[in-house]
Formats: sequence, structure tokens, C-alpha cells
Amino acid sequence: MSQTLAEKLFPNPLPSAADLEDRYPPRQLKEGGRVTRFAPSPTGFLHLGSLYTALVNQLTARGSGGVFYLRVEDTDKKREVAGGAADLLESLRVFGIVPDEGKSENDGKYAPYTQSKRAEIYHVFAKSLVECGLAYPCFCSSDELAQMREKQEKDGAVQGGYWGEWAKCRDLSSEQAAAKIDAGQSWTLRLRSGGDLEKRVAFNDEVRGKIEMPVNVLDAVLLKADGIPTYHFAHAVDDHLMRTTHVIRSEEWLASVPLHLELFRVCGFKPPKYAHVSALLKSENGNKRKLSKRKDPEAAVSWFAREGYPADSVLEYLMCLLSSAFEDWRRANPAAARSDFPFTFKKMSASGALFDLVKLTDVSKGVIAALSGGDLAENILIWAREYDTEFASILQNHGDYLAQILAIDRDGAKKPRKDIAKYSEVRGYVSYFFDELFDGEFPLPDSVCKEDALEILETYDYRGDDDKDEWFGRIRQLSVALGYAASPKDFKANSSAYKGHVGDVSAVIRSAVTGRLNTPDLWAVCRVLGEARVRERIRRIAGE
RNA sequence: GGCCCGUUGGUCAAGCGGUUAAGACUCCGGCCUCUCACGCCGGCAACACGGGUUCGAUUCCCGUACGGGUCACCA
Repeated sequence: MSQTLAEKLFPNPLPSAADLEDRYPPRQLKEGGRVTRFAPSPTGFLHLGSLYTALVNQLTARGSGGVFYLRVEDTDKKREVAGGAADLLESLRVFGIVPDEGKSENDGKYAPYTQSKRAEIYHVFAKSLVECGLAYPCFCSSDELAQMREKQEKDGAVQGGYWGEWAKCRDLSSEQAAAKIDAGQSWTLRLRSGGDLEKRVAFNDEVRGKIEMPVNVLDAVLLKADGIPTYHFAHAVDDHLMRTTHVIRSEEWLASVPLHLELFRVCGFKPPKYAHVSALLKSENGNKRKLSKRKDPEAAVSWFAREGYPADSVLEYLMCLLSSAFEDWRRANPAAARSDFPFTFKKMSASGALFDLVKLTDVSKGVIAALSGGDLAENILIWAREYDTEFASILQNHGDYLAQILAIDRDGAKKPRKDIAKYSEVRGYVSYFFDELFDGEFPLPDSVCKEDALEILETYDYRGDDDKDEWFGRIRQLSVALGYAASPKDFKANSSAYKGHVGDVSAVIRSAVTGRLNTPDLWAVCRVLGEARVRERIRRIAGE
């Protein structure tokens, strides 16, 4: 008895499809539970757009009491990066994305969660497709295929690609194919598409609604020459066996849905629901384009870490893009966990959003404003140890000094300061508190001349134990004594009677003590600086 | 080029046949105030275009334009 073509193609013993159905049974889900997955290929760092779709996947599953898992799509060994999967998982974790299954290869009942470890599984279905005549080996070389495409282009073919009469290997007899295999020719396995150029398929996209397209007619590659499946085939097999209910992926996959639908059908699988999320765009001379790893530093999530944007800020911003209902919800629930946000595809935009750093900055200021001085200081230290070691070593010598600094206008304030967007700004923001970083400048406000400024400093007497009212009262008295109005209002009412007002006097003191014209509350700043240092800095300018 | 998706202020966007076309960010005024920041009040600014359908279109249909995606043994 001679070998069938299928046996020749797949000579090793394989389980049956029924075995696999048993091994990976339908999931026991609560009513409405959705199963989603994030399926990255480990080609290096995490892209902001990937984080975005991962977020949607997690939100969808968790919000429905379903399952969110990670599947590593390492079917392209040419692009694979060593350790890529582990890096990805860690990056995701930083952003609060933690899959229920697939944190490692065998983490879960539907293991392995790494496609390169599932070769046998794909082969089971590939073999049975060959047996039914729905797939066939193709011996065309990449040169031949390139020539074919060239000719199609030249002839203005109605439909390019490997199909119909262009599909040279499609009608090879089993004997012919067997002979080529015996001769050692390498082969890929292709779908024998039943597609008809005239026919159309309609399907429902969760974010875009009904979409109608021509059916697939291409004899797409299912298995590459190395026996590893293409994305398309792996998608059908894995998402069926791993019982994914909702395939949420980026919009570039939309065009291949007809192929995917055909694959699900020929394999006898029920297709999942699809949601194609739009890409994050970037504006470039008047046009929009996808955020690019190569051209846009902010495309890699690591950029945000380096700049010192809290992961929460990035997440909050992404949520704004992801759902038009998020900002309102957040205003109504300022402290709620993001996972409590009632996510729905209905509120997702079908058009691509421009990534907007200005908006991120605003969101981030809000996130940081909600932190206590202590927590903020801790985050900054962690950041600095990684990205500004000089600053970190300075901070390390000062105990909880940074926490005290950051507590100003923050801890216990009804309207905490919203002026820090990222940790990398903090060094400049607090530099005058540290003698190591203090620049000793003495800028003068426009309204005060140097002579008057020195006079103010010579007469000012700072007392470290004054409470805020005493402290300001002293400055008021000093102002009046030197010919300044006790309040800006008095000054406005009769400006010719004064040299200026308390504000000008305070400005001079502020400048001497901090080297700046603008700072948080001066009284609090002086308290943190300490009496000795404040007096010393004033004396330094005023002289003896 | 074929196919598909998209198009409301500078940006994110609500809207789902009749609205003075929300809101947020940015920007500009003002208030508050010892400065800054916050906060508050106010302002600038939009339905890509052309045809239909309709008593009535931002909304529905068809074109056009523009933008994006896709046509691999990459995902």
C-alpha cells in the first residue's frame, strides 16, 4: 500500500484533531465572559501601539469576568530577538498588564503559549486539510514567486497573488508532488482556496460595525518551508483551540479577515468575534502616519520610563484615547481603579488618533499631583538611580529632604500643585534646595532696582520659627517701613504714593533665597531650607 | 493600481434627522493671589467637498477629494 500525500508530507505520528479538542476543551466561563489574548511577536521592545491593544484586550476580558492570556508569536525566527518574550512580559507588567495565562510557556491549561512549541498541533490540522484536498504542497521558489508578481503587475492582472491559474502547484497530482518531495525539493503548504472573485463576505467588526469585502481567493501559505505556520494559520488554530472569543488586534489585520474566515471554515472552527483597533498616529509635515519605531522615540514604551513619565500617566492617557467615555468617568471617579472602568467597544473611535504629548503632559501632571510628597520622592529616587545617577547620589545624602520639599503645597493641600509632568523635570525644579545644585543667581523683578533690593535684604530679619501669618506680617511691616504698599490693592489704588508693594519685597527675598522669581509658597520653602541657610543666602547678597 | 477603513475646532472627541453643534487639552483674556502653579469665570476656534433622499441634514445614500491600511514562506 503506497503512502498518501498527506502521510508523505507529515510522516511523524500525530494526535488526532479530536484528541486536541479533548486536550483543549471549551472553557468554563461565567455568562458573558470573554476570552482575549495579546499575541506579540518577540522582536524587541514594546511598542506604544502594542501596549494600547494589550490594554483593550485586558479591559475586555476582565470587565466581563473572562480570561486574558498572552501568546508569544515567535514564528518568524529571522526577526526574533533573544530574551524578547521576557522583556515584553516585564514591560507589560510595569504598565499593569498581567495576563491570566501565558506568563510563561506552560502557564495555563491551554499550554504551550509559545507558538514555536506548538508545531505538532498545527501539523494535525495541516495534515487533515491535505487529506480533504483543502491544502497542497507548493514547490515554487521565492524567485519564481517574485517573477509571477512582476508578470502580474505588467499584465495588469485583475487580482495579483498566488491563485487560480497562477497557482502552478495547485493542480499537481499526488504522484507529481510525491516525486518532488522524494527529490528533496522543499515545499510550503498552501490553502486550496475555494474563493470566487465575484463573491463577497460580510462580517461584523466590534468597533467598526458591518464590513463587506471580496472573499479570499488566494492560496495563502499555511506552513512555511521550515514547517512553522504563518500568522494566518496559527491564528485560526490557536484562537480556536485556546478558545478565544474576541480577537482584538490592530487595524492592519482588517484586510486579512476574509482569509481568516475561510481558514476557520475549512478547519471546521467557529470564528471568533473581531475588533480592529485603530493605530496611534503621529503628525509629520501636515500628514498623519503610524507611530514608527524607527523614527519616533516615543513609539517605544521605554522612552516614557526614561523621560520619567509614571506608567500611570501613560495608561491614563491611553485610556482617554481608547474610550471617549473615560475622561468623564475619571472625573466622576477620581480614585477608582482603571480596571473598574466600564469599557465597551461602542465608545471606541474607528479613526486613528494622533499621539499628543501635550495632552499626555496634562494628564501626567494630574497623576503626579495625586501623589504624596513621600511617594513622589520615592518614585523620583527610583527613576534617578536609573537615569540620573548624579542626582540620585545627591538625593541619597539627604534622607527625606526631597519628600519635605515635595510636600510643599501638596500634602494636605485642597488643590495640590500640578506642575510636574515627569521625573526628569524634578532636578531643575528643586535644584535651589540643594547647595550642590544651587546656582546663586539673584534675578531682580522689573519693578525693583538693585539698590532698593539690597536695602530690603539688609533690613529683612528672617525668623525660622514664625508661623505663616507672623512671617508674612513681618514682611508687610518691612514693606510699609521702606515705602512699599502693604498689599497690591493699596498700591493699585494709589500707586504714586509707593515705591511698590509687598509683592515686590517678597520677590526680592524669594530671589535671594532661591535664585528664582517663581517658586512654591515662600514661607514653606524657607521652612524646608532652614533658618540658617535662609539667613546665609540673604547675607550673601546683602553683604555685611 | 485593486480592495478596505477613516474624515466634527490645532489635538482628543460628544452627537446617532430638528441642538445656540457638548466636554477635555492647547492658546488668549480676567478673577484669586507675596511670585509661580492650582482653582474659578470668560473667549478664539469645527461638521472636507458635490449631488441626492427628506418639510428638514453634521447625522441616511451616492460620488469626489484627502489621509490611513493591505495586497510576503513578516507579524
